[in-house]
Amino acid sequence: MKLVTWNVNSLKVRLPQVLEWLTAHQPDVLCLQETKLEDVNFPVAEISAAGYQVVFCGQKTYNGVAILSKTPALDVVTAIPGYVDPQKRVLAATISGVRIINLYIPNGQSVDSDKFQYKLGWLEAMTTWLTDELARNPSLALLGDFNIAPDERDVHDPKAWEGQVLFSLPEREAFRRLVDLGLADSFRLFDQPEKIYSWWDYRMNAFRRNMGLRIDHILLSPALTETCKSCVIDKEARKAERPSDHAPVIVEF
DNA sequence: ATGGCGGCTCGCAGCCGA
Repeated sequence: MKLVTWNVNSLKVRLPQVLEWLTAHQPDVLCLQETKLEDVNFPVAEISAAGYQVVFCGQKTYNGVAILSKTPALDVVTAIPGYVDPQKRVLAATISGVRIINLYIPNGQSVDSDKFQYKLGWLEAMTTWLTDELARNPSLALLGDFNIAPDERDVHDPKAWEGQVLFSLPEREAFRRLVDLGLADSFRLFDQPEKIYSWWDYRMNAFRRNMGLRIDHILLSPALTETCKSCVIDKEARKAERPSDHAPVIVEF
């Protein structure tokens, strides 16, 4: 299976790029975040025409997630069970026997903000739910925009980012707790070049200067880790005209 | 780095993202 995560920062703006990317790369499953679309406005027809089925869960202006796939999405879940949250950040489905959990984890804004506490509480609730999902689904992929850089290699300037949101200790510990459930960061299963990131700020020529963070991840259960062949980040997509600030992450197993 | 970008909203400036 070729499985991809991509924060598109508005599917309305990025739809032509997504369709072009699908044609060029032909993934089995493409998980999107930050669609920023109410369900009634979701571009089902255009995606169907490209040969993909789609499930989605969105809202106006912020958040929103979707899963595009060549085969049907079964047992769809659109929220963390038992966790009250008006923000649409979760979409899970079983596709070709693989449990796919697509996340848009909260940004957190800054470590001293209420949004940071929301992020930590959200991560705790999601991790509890995941324990249950893992028990029932040996073949599981947890992927999306985590808004967490797991270690120094994932940050262009670790000294400057130390303690800042996206790279603070509580966030990295929350990420570690997911790994400790038996999940593998698929990107680190392989030798990778240095200074590979998945997000670059639109400002300050950050992309040209490669001032990025690796905050988009694909975590795999042991059964999928065993058969995982590759994990790469498609930096080319970030070079497009009017790009998303995130690049797609691609795993094959 | 904290501005500078870019997307959104019944906009014409401010919020949010990361």
